[in-house]
Amino acid sequence: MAQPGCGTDVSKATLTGSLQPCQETVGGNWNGWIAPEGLSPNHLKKAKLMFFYTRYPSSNMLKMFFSDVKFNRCITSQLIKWFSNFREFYYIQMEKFARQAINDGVTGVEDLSISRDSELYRALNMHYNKANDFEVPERFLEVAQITLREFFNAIVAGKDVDPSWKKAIYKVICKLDSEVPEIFKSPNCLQELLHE
DNA sequence: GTCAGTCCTG
DNA sequence: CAGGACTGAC
Repeated sequence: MAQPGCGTDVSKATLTGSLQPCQETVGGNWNGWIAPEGLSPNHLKKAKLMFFYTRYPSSNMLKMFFSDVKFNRCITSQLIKWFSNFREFYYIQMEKFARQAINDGVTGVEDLSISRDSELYRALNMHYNKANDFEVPERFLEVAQITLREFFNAIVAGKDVDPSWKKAIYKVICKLDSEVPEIFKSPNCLQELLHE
């Protein structure tokens, strides 16, 4: 049909060699062993819990709260990446539930609230706090509800026709970050947080 | 050129 | 969640 095959050969030569294998020069390389020293599963767990407070942590903030890790470009980008992935999941859930509500006949945001027994809450909690051994801060519920309503209104208003309609929502949500409790700065915060 | 961020894949 | 491609600001 319409495949002239003559106007789409622009790409394929963008290997600018700007890729960095992230092989930080390991100074202390005794007897040939290179200590990986990456982020541990606990760091991931901690990051997820932090997400309940901050959706958009700055790299500086991350360095403060993960003082026990030696930051290099890889670690930094990996942590940034984690939060980016966290946000993706978060927003995908929000959109999903907002659309579901609309399909279910909900007409106003007044009928969209998020409590600890909401399906949406359970989905989020399952993702960031799977073991359910952390008490999710109330503020997170509020932010989640605001986000859900933001999506709901945007969709109802037909904003989603614009390819970048979510940007406006992100702009709103990024301002709702809370202060992360000082305890999170402790390398052993998990034990302390989950002990209570 | 780098780097933080996103998109979208797997 | 990690990879890879890509964008945008520095």
